[in-house]
Amino acid sequence: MRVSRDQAEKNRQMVINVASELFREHGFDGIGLKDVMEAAGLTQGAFYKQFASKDDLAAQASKRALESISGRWSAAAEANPKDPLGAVIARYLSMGHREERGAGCPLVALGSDAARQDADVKASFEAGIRKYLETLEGWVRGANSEDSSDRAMAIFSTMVGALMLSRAVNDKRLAKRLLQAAAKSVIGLSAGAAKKRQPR
Amino acid sequence: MRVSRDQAEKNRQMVINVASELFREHGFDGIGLKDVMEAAGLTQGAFYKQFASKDDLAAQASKRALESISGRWSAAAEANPKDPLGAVIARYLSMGHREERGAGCPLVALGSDAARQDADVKASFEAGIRKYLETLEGWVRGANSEDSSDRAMAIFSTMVGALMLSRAVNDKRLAKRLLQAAAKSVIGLSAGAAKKRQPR
DNA sequence: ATTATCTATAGATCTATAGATAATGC
DNA sequence: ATTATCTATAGATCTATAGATAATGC
Repeated sequence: MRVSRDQAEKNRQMVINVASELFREHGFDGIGLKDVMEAAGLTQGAFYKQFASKDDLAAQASKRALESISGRWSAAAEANPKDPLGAVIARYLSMGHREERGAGCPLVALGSDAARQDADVKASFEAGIRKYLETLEGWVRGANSEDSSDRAMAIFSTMVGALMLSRAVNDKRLAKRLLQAAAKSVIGLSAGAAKKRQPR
Repeated sequence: MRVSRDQAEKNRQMVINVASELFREHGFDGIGLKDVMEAAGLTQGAFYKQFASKDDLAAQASKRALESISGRWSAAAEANPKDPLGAVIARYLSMGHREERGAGCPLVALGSDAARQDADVKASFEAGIRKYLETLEGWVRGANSEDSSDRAMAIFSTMVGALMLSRAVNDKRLAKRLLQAAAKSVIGLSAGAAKKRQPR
C-alpha cells in the first residue's frame, strides 16, 4: 500500500490540482474531501497525511489556481507582445471563459466564497491579486506610476466583475453584452485618457 | 400551535428576510435550514409548509436581497438628486460596505455562488442586474442609448468587481485602494469621454 | 375540519480519526 | 522501522418527511 516518497509527493500535487478545479466548479462548501480524493485516484483516508485540514487544502488549491491562470496570462502576452492586454481580455472576457468555470479565473469562481474563508485562503487570493495587478500595470499607460496602478485596479475590477455578472444570469445575450461592454471600457481605460490628473 | 394565516404569511416573510442575510454571510451552502428557521424564530419542521425546497428559498431570498439594495439606491439618489451616482458609489465603494457582507450587495456576496445555482436563482439575479443597469443608465451620459447602456454595464462591473476583490484580501490598505481606484474610474466613465464612438 | 407549527427521525453526507496493511527506506 | 494509503467508523450535520398537536376558520 505504501508508495515511494516521490510518488507520494506526486499524489499530493495531484490532489491540489484536482481540488483547484473542483472548488472552482462547486465552491469550497460544495464538494467533499471524499470526491476530491477519489478524483485524484486515492481514498478519503489518505487525505490527512497530506493536508492539515480542508481549509489547508483550500488555501493551497486557491494558490495553485491563481498561479495557473497567471501562467496563462504570461503565455498570451508572449504570443502577442504588441498588445498583451488585448490578447488577455479577448480570452478573459469571452463566452468560452464564462462557460469554463472549473478551469477559469478563480477570483470569479471563488471570489464571493473567499470573503468567507480564513486568513490563509485570503492570503492566497491576495498574493494572486497583487500579481495580476502588477502584470496589468506594466501593460497600461498612466500619467504617473500611481495613476497606472489605479488604472490597473479599475481594469481588473471591471474584468472580474463583468465575468461574474455574466455567469449569474441565464440570458446568454445579456451575458455577452456585459462582457463586450467591459472589453470596450477596458480598452478605453488602458489607452489612458489621463486628463484631469496632475503628477504630484 | 397553529397560527393565523396573517401570522403565517408574516413568518414566511421573516424567513425570507433572515435567509437573505444569512445566505449573504455564509453562502448558500454555508448555512443550514435549521439555522435559518431558528433565526426566524421557528423550528426546522415548519420549513416545508412554507417553501418547496432549499433551492426555492435561495431563489426567493436572492430576489429579496436584490430588491432591498435596489431600494437603498433609490433612497440615496432621492437624497442627492444632483449627483445620484456619486451618492451611490460613495456608499457602495466604501470600507463600511466591504465589512457588511450580510446586509450588503448580494451580487458581491453571492455572485460566485449564483453561477452554481439552478435557473430560478439565476433568474432572481438576472432581474436584479437588469434593474441596477437600468437605474445606472439613467445616471450616465453617453453619445447615444447603446453607448449609455454599455457604459452602465462597465460601471456596474467595475463596482461589483472592486468590492469583491476588496473582500478577498486580508490587507485593508489594498482593499481601500481597490475601492478608491474603482470610484475614480467610475466617475471618469460616467462623465462620458465618448470620443471615438460615432452614433449609428 | 383544516392546517401552521412542533417534535422526531430517516437516510445521506461531511470532516476527521483510528487502526490495519503492505511497500519503502535505512 | 517507518510510513503512505487503505478500510472502517465516530460524531456531527444536512435536507426532507412523518405524524402529533393545538389553534384557526368555517
